[in-house]
Amino acid sequence: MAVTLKDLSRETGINLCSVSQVLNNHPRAQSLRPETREKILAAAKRLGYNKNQMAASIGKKHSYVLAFVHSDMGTVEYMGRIQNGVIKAANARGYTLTVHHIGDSPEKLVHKLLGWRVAGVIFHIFQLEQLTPFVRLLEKENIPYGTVNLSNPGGIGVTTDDAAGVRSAVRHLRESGHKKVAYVYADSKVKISEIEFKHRRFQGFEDGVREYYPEVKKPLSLCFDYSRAQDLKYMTSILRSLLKKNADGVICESDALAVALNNVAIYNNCMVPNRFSLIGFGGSMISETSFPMLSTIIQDFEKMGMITTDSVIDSAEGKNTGSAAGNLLPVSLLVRESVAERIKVIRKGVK
Amino acid sequence: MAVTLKDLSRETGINLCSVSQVLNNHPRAQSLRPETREKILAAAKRLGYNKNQMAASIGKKHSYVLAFVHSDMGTVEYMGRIQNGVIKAANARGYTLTVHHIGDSPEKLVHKLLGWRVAGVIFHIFQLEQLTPFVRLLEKENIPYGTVNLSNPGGIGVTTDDAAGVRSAVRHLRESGHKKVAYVYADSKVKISEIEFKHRRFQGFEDGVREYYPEVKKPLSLCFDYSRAQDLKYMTSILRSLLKKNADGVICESDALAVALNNVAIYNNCMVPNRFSLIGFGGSMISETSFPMLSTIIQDFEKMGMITTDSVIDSAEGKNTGSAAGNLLPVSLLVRESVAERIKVIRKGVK
DNA sequence: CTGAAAGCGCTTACAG
DNA sequence: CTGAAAGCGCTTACAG
Repeated sequence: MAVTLKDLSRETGINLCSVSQVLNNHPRAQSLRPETREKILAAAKRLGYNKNQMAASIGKKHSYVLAFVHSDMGTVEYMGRIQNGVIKAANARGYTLTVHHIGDSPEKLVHKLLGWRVAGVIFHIFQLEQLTPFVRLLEKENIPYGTVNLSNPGGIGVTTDDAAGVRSAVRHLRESGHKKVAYVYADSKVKISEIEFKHRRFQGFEDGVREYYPEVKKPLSLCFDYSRAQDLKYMTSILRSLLKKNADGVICESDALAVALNNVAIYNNCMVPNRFSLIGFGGSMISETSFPMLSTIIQDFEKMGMITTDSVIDSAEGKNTGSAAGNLLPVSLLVRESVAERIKVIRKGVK
Repeated sequence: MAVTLKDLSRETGINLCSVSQVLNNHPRAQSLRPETREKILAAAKRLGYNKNQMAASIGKKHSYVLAFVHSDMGTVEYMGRIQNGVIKAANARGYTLTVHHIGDSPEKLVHKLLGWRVAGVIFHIFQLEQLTPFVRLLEKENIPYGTVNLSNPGGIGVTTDDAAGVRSAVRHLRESGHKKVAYVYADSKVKISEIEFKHRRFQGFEDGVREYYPEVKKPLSLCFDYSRAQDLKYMTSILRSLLKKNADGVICESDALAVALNNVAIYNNCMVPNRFSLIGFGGSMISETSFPMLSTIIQDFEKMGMITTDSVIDSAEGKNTGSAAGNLLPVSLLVRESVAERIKVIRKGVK
């Protein structure tokens, strides 16, 4: 059906391997006469030649296919942004991306990946232990892999510096005159230390309070059950306890929590940021559509995907710079209407 | 590196082609002695054999790879759900999915797809014209393709029955005692007829009003510039004009519009659904996180992806049932707090 | 500087 | 019922 190297060879009367070399821009093609090269290129164009990538991969013993392994998408939107980055980096370097759900059977999946002789794999998972079924076989076959949005000590794994993000939020609250800050996080039935980002963010809060509110002995944090976020009574009790403790600046572990809190505040006629300012985490769409617009800490998910992918490719191609091992991307605080300026603080010093 | 058929053949002392047939469950493998078969299977397991899919595709002249072509993800979350469906259907039938951005250069992309000898391609695009750079080459090579969330007259293309969804929303508003319904849509600088779903939804509204509000001469609809959704003054003027016209039931073209409208209503101290009920479209996450919870029309995006993919595979494998040509999946109205029960309507008749 | 050959890992028609 | 051979479309080491 499709036109092959053999067709081009027959059509031009030039040896098949010369044709291959010209089409691949192989250095040795330079030694051919220019008109020979042009003849080949012209024929390829005319007949609409498309190199068969599978055959090429087999001949080359290198597959130019990458695998992106993740769980179901469509609920947490940032997964899409991560995938954008992965696709872009893969394309930029001539790779094709295959996608796979980790769900059903990791054992079967790893076989499928090996079957495609993938050059590398990028994992978007939540806990490092999910890698277990993969590592042995991947390492045995010398296939590099990396995690995105999750650090991977000793290996490739890039995520954002969430702790620094929360610290900067605490700092902003202090500098805009907030008297008492609180941190709200969700209990998702796993210990906070088990999910990396939960851990990091919480840590960032405690460190931030220590640094910017040195007079505070015990940082105020509050945990609630996110599965009851639609339970008005329950949520109202959460709100009450924040107000009772006079928190006037609240940082939430995620935008979703912040929005839930904002909603119950609206219902109780306590518009943010009148009684308290509110800051979420993630820069998600819901932070834009909430009212008032939610301040949030922005993560560059696309870049995360790109850097991980680039590192995996580097490793696959033997250019092991190792630079991305333990990469932490910066985040930035986006202040919007949900944060009030409580007291003008004039900072001293020049500049 | 990886173990090959040749290795297995050497290890077991059995002819390479018999090994291949046993491993593929080829009918002819049945004629081999059971112990021979077991010997092969055991060796494959012991050595950790993984068939090289590329080599297999080349031998078979059929590639078991599908392509999913879409634009950037991460803003409209339902794209992720569509992709879930596509992956699932592909996996279920033994295919591997590659993903591609349509963005940069359709011409280059189609060459890449042909290079991989994809068995079929699934497009998630917004307008049928975006297919133009692809159809000729795809059809020439006899590669089937389909569109998801967009109908494709004469070909494979599945979407939801949005018109029926809006009609049912109008009906619900009537039956719950709303006196005057309005439809709100966004001007995105393209004519409404150019984006299929915009067209269908609008049509559904007009048909619904004709059917359930036969006394209404001219259905009330209102168009606003979504790029100004954060402009409070502008949005307030939209709200005012709805109120002035006494609309007590508002259906929006999308959840995003509905949320924007809801926000400006909150700001103006006009809590939905007191003055007017509100219904969005899409069943998106923001419909859950808005306050009050937004009623919406739910689309099954995952199923959309699955059906399209299944049809494309059918076509690729020659089982051309053609059943999915012009497929319209049902949608369902999800009534939540944003819709009030204005008057109890007792329906007559039995059952 | 160029051509004929062997090889990649599989599948499948073709003999015995 | 089984084995030796040719073929898929490429790449690359090896002779002239």
